[in-house]
Amino acid sequence: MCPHTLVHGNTRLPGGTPGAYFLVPGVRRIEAVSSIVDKIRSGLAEALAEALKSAGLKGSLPVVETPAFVVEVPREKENGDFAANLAMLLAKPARTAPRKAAEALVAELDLKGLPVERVEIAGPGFINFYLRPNWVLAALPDIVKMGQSYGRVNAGGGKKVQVEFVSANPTGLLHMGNARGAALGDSIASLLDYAGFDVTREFYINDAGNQIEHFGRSLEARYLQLLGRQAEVPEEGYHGEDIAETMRGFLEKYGDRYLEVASPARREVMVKYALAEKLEAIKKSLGEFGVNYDVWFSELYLHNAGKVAEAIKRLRDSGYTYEYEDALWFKAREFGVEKDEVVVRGNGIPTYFAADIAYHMDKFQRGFQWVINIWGADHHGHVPRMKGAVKALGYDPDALQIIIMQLVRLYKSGEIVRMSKRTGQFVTLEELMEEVGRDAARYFFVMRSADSHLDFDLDLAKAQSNDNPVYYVQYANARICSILRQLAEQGGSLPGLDGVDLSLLNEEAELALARKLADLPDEVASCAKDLAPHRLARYVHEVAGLLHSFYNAHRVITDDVALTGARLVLVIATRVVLQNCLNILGVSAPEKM
RNA sequence: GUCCCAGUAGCUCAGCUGGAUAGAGCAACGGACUUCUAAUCCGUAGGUCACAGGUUCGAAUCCUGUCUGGGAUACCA
Repeated sequence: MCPHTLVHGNTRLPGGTPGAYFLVPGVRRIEAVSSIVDKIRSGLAEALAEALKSAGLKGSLPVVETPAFVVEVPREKENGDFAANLAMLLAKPARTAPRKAAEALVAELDLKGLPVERVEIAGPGFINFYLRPNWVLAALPDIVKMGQSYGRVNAGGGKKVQVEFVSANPTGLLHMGNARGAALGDSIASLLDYAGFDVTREFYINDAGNQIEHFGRSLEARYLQLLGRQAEVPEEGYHGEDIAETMRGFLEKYGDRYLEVASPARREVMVKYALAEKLEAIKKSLGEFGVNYDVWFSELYLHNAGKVAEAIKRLRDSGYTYEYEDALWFKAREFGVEKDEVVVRGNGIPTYFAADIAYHMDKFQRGFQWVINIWGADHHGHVPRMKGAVKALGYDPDALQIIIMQLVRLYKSGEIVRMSKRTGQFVTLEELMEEVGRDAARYFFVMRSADSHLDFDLDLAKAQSNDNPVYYVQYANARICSILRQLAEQGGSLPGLDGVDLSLLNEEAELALARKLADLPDEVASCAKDLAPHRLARYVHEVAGLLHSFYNAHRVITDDVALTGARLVLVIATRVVLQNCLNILGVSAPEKM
């Protein structure tokens, strides 16, 4: 915490104003944001739609249905604060040149109540709106008052959404791919939380099946080896040193008492012991990475509780299975998948796929309206059949959204490091945090979109740690805290919000910063809609940049009390935005650097 | 073979599902600390958006091919 915090009035979220909407898969249209930016945008859109109607009545334009136009913020400032493409979309239905349509619209525009200074028609037919320069300052008091809740929007309407991520095999340590999934999943969950969803973070524990069988045999072999017996870790087993380490611990605790116990029984004990230890380590690592789950869901439970049998029965009863060569097949081809898929093997044991179907059935049974999975690219072939299975069970396949995250390729000393659990060669999450730090690692992973391949150069990440963009953002926050420390040292105090004259902020750097701060709610809603935390990382980087520019050009604490007060409100609002964004991205916001 | 992802500045990547003159960060070059933190700022330079067609007022973005890189194509998980 910085020495001062402005607390003022209620921190109430504004009510729903009609504005931006977005669709959530499998869910109805949901009302979204209500920010100053959004109010103006929707005000302009409404005025334009009205103008089109008036023009139709007066005959200056043919009567046509209002096309789905947008009011957007132009990339170039010269093109105004907002711009509409309505006239260009009218070209075809109204059989009019876009610029002529624009003229007819502008003639009918009624902009009362909006801070519009002038309207221009430009380019191929854009209608550009130029606002009074300081219109955006009205956002600042709200930001300061709302504090931690600024940026929260009610786009989700409390819908229950589950984000399942990492779900690594609990047979080893977490590697770089898991780390990326952890950073991504956690940020997406936070983003959805800010966007007004009821979010559950979940980790699926693969504590059953073939892998566990291999795991058990590997543990057993290590145990025997440690006791000087002849034994070999099976080829498809786990060869990592960590497995041997685990069994050394086991040996210390239980000695050689399992030497004479029959194989399947002692393997069960060993698996139970090792899984508990591994899972604890995974929890600990993720916790240190800033990732905390609401639910740790066991695959074994699905088998024991009869969920797998239930899912298979439901598929069978609805005619989506058939038997062939002793195995039970799911008719995946009916759902556009290339080939059918085995759910129960010839030996009677259900496949991993069967358990996964049961797992997703259970998710929907628990009432989630939106189910998000984050999978590595190596699982992408699994997507269509999983969606098919969901549909076969009678659920909406669009309510299941699977984010395919491209794999991480690790470079060390200019060479690719191959990652494999079985050979035990990989860089762990722990090592990563040790080498580059938690904040840098999380920011690095979340900076890039999920579907872009990620080359992670360890040496570079270490060597460049001071140039890492995360420090750039954190530094902006630290600078603001420093200003507030200075203020306190000089015996200054923060002004009450009511007494501040924000209109004193008319420098370009001040207005540009304020403008950017006003975007956060829109930004959150948009990033949440697209499940794209990397855009928020970009946004916060821009906020930091604008703060740095402002900081270098102007002083906050000056002899001019009124100006100082106004600028304090500006930087405190900036700090709110920086901290809220960093919070969503799982990065800390230190006061001093 | 089929399917998925990617191809944008020297490098790493954005580009918000079709908008106006394609943007950042590193790296390069030239400037700015007697003042709230220089982990910063200001400026310069850098492009055939892989390639060829198509769709339309308008394409890096959409559709069809081709090329390159990665991944997936198990009664593994």
